Amino acid sequence: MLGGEGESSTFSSTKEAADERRKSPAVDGDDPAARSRYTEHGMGADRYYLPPAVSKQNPEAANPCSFLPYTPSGTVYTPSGAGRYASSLHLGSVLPPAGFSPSTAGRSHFSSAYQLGQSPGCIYPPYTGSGSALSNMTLPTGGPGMRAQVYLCNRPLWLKFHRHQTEMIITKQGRRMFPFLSFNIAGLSLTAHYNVFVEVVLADPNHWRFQGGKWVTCGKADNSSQGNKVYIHPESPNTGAHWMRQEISFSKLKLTNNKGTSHNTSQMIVLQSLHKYQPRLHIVEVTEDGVEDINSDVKTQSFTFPETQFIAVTAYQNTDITQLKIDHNPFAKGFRDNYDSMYTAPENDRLTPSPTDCPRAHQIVPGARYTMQPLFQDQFVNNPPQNRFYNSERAVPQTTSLLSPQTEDGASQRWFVTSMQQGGNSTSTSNKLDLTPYEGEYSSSLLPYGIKSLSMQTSHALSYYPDSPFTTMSAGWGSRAAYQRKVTPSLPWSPRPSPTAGFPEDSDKVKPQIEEEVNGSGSLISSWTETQASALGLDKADSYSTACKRRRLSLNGPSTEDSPADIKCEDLASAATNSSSYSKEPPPSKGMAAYYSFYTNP
DNA sequence: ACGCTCGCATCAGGTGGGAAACGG
DNA sequence: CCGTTTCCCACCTGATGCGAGCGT
Repeated sequence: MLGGEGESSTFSSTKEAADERRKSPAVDGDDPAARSRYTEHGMGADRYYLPPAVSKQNPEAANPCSFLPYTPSGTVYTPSGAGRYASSLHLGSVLPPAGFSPSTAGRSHFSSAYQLGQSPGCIYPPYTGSGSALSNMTLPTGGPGMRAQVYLCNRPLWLKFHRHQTEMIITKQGRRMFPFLSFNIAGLSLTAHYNVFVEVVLADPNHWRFQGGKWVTCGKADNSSQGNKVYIHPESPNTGAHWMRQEISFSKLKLTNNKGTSHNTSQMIVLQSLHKYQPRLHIVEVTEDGVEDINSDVKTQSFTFPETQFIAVTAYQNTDITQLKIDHNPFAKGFRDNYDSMYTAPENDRLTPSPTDCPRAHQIVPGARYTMQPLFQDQFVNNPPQNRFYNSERAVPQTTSLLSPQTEDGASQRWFVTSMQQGGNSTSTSNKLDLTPYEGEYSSSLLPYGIKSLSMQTSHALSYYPDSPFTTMSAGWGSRAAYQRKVTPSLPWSPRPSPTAGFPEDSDKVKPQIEEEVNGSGSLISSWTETQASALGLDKADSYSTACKRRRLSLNGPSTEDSPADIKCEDLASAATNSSSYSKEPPPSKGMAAYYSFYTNP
């Protein structure tokens, strides 16, 4: 519980936090589950308290133009003529059973609010597959409203899948996403109420097919898909304080291809097989009743994480994806070849901590007894089986790899992409995410999921896990002391893995940046950008890629040793500076930022 | 006696594999 | 015929109920 205690002691002293907790409806009594969650294990809400003074975003700082070497690969296709927000028509059917205002007015407000932020035409330009997202961005000017910032908590895992083109199984009865969407949110008004929901939209206009070991387009997408495309977080509506003090998990979200499904519509999103989709997070400010707050300057904020793109399938096509799922999804442990060796190891050698080590896991879902720990654990912990030999004709050549290793290297990468603010002047071009920066890597490095030969150590998950920001969430999993110490107490995000805090090797330059932000006079964002720009030179990227390729060539670990490869790729740099990549000592948390995709609303 | 904690057993539900069924 | 979808299977996780043990 080292980490947890450290965090608690570090971040529980703010008086405002305590006051805010008392004010928060969620804690005040209308959310008993939440209350119990906050107090469980002595981890108070203040863990996530965001001091108002510090949480305010400097509009200029948030200007995406001021940073960003990172241009995401995400694009969202909006078929002309197709109502992007047809989903909003289903809002009524997807409203959570409780909590959300049952009033018709509320719903209509919600719907209208949702649509309000949409331009009548395409908010996203048609999929191009290239181009500069940044250069095409129309940036909303800074306004008085709060600009939310969203972190994708389990980004490393998403990246692993994304590298091979994530696939999500859809079934008639609905299949959960894995990895599932999990976010940290900052920058909300502590007392304002918000609805948080995920929408899944077509990512491009194509129908896809897995052929020759890779995904290729095959005709046009069927734009006429119907059915619910929105999943409202069950805890909606709730206060900004509520949303910001914990991870927002969408683990219960299910994907189905059953358009006629009438039950559980609130948990199901209807998709079409062999189409590529892009999940989007929406945060809508509402009144306490769940009605859109028309007085709010920022009504709807949307966040798109390109790495969460996936192709809906009814059966896995890419065996690398299958293996990743098996390796990381606890429910699929039965398919792991060396489950015994993995899970019967001595406690000290376990790749994953015991549930009791993860107090924060209990915060994730309401209900004192509900623990998502194992699931989350696997979302963030790399605990791949070793020595798996996976031989299949479906095994994908490296061409299916989408990301170069360095793009996963937390030490050399920063993600920061502005989100589309629907209430702002963000228009069709504002969210044009593209993969230009990634493109080169996508097409040239083709990195390999199969490279695992160097990562056969049993504890190799530790080399991955300790870097996970989620370790803060699962505080107490040990090995976080170093990171804890690096956290600046007054930093708004300190309770969570701070992107900057996660780069010890950059600590010297990062530190002033943090201070700058805390003082409200600088831009964390730009700092990241600068850091990123310098963090990974091309030659480094090349060598990195080469190293991975070399390993890929090793027949020692057929595509089978995927996860280790991931670890390797993500932590290679770490290993370089930390001779023992799987040391149980707190490794440099350089990869911290790698575990969060940090989006902000301009 | 009462309340709490812990461990065990049970069961619902989630997982990918594989074969069969379906459909263009 | 071939690609896709559906269904069933074995295996696993996680939630829950129950009883034993312990402290007050």
